[in-house]
Amino acid sequence: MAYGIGEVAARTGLSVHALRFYEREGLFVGPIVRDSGGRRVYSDDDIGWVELCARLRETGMPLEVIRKYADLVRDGVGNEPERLALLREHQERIESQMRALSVGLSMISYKVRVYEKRLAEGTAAALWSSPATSASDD
Amino acid sequence: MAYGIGEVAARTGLSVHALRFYEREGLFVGPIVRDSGGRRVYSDDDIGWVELCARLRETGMPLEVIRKYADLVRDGVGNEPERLALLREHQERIESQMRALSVGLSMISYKVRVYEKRLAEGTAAALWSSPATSASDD
DNA sequence: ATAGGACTTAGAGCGGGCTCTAGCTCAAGC
DNA sequence: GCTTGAGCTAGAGCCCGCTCTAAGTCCTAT
Repeated sequence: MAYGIGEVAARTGLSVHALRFYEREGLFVGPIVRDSGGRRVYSDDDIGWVELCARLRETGMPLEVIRKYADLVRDGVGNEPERLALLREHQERIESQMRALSVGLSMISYKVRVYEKRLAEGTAAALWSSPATSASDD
Repeated sequence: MAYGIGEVAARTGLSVHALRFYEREGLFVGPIVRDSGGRRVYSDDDIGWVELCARLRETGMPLEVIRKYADLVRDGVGNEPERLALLREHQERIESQMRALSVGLSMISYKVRVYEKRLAEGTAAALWSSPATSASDD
């Protein structure tokens, strides 16, 4: 199947601007086919690649690294070990991101519980004078 | 205890530049105390707050939102529901970030397995001619 | 007393990742 | 045949979050 840039944007969640930008930046493996009028025509494979790029970006891979990966794929068979290394590195970065997120999440969840408790008590305790507000009362 | 800006930077992982920047940006609840020479002197409470800010940033909270939260804390008692709402919103954003990361991670882990397999076979299969390289061979 | 190092300010600069603009071409529908 | 809408290019612009610079002050150690 063949798709126009607008369609691809709609399907992948990237903007048409971003798609053209990615292309200029060399993130695609092969050149995108053009129709008689010079418009980009994307194949299913292209969409697959765009979706991969989107996932890589979402997980924090810099454009430069995506480009490097695209370069490797473009160069063809023989550099699989390099591609694998690159992917594994990114795997690790994602894992450490997830650890950071879960540390942050528990900190915030703790605070949420504190506020919930304070509010539950506060509605009743407002009858008495509020206790000294500590500086760590955030 | 009292700490200089360099010490705080070392402890929190933020740069001294970032600490001054955060202060200018109004991310702190109260003014940072200065010594006779005009230098910043941080308390343990300040460090706690800086660490909170660092966790919020790490989990993707924009400076503007941290500022809003600081504003609420500064305004004191009475706006707990707003603070709670803000925290809960961020909680949800973190959770959806984590979902995105885990989607990306499984995609990448799948690719890693594919490459591992290909390499394991390839070392042996190199004896035969390599099969047609598909366009989705990335 | 002098050198070194940590600190101060205001403001400029930068890198990443888009995002938008201007001016144009093209294809399809009324 | 003319409007509308989608697409094209090259390049400028923007937002965020720092990061760095310049020029100066202050404390400490030798």
